[in-house]
Amino acid sequence: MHLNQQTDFAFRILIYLADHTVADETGDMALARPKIREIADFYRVSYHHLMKVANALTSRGYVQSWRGKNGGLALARSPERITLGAVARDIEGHWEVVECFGTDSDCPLTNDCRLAPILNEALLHFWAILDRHTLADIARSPGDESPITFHSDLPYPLGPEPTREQRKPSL
Amino acid sequence: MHLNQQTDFAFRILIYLADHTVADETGDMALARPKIREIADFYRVSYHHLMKVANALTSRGYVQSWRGKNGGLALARSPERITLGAVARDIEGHWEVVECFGTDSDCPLTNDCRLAPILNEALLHFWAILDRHTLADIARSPGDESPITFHSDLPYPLGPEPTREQRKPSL
DNA sequence: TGGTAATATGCATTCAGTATGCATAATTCG
DNA sequence: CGAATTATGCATACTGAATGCATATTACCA
Repeated sequence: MHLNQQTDFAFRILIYLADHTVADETGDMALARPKIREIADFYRVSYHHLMKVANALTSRGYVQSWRGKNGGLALARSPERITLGAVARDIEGHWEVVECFGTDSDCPLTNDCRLAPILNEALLHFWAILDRHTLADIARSPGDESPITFHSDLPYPLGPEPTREQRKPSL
Repeated sequence: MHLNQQTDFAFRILIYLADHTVADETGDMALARPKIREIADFYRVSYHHLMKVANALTSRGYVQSWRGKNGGLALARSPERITLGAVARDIEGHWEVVECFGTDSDCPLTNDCRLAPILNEALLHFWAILDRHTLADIARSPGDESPITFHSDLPYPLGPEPTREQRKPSL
């Protein structure tokens, strides 16, 4: 009963992009394409792992990417049009609570199971909440005055990958 | 985003007990203590694995057990007093969606994360549904006339443990 | 009191999914 | 052409779940 780390990464990438695509610290829009390296450093998570999630977000149409020099990522849609539930379902593989809804179950209760509908109902309520919110709800609002942490403000040097101990994924 | 097989087993054990503690096919109440062996055969799942779940249910106070000859299992409370949500949380180890609610997260967003409250809300709605139902809702009601499958009605001989291929857990 | 039936418990193994790392390709810019 | 950056595939490690086995414990009964 939990979302996996990839989904957590996906949300955090989207939040980062929403918060950093307006302008960077120089005011230069062309440079305001956060790089995977930069995002990974900010969250102190594995660069390679985060890249895979970024790829998934790209192929699913949530994120736009540019390769090569001055490459990077940006949101492919406005935050209002990115639903949290859709992202979670796209990144998570299976999202059903019970699999006995499928066709190949031989559980003797299948024909008269009163549990499955209840679990299903609970699940629908769960997803209904996530489907009711978009990235705009969790990203910084335009008028938000709280400080944004830019790349150059990071309180640690940009060195090699953090070790497993240094990293602490939060999901 | 799913419940594990142990939780599935737990629900099915409880359903079986609720359906079979009234009387067995001989009308003898003393024999109406389903055995783990019997339940495992009925659902065609691993005997040993199901025993562990039965033990968990026993130690959590949902089920009463007797060892030795004529031993077996029975509900320790009336079905109305067994809440589905409580069972699931007791059998599942961790049941939070996000773990960054904990104290040892160093996610830079922790202090101003707008995602966590939403996930939390979704989760609360999920559990609210399960907490609203009891075993009485999913077990056979007393007036239910539909046939009950007794041990002796099983359409297959009681042989050795089914192989992995024969078994198809439904959750 | 010994045998049998049943649950209880601990340990070892297998398995699957997730996470991680590495190598290399592909692309873009200058 | 070279550097920077994303894209992709493969191999490995890690973790938790699932499974199986051995043995202990308990209770009934002859």
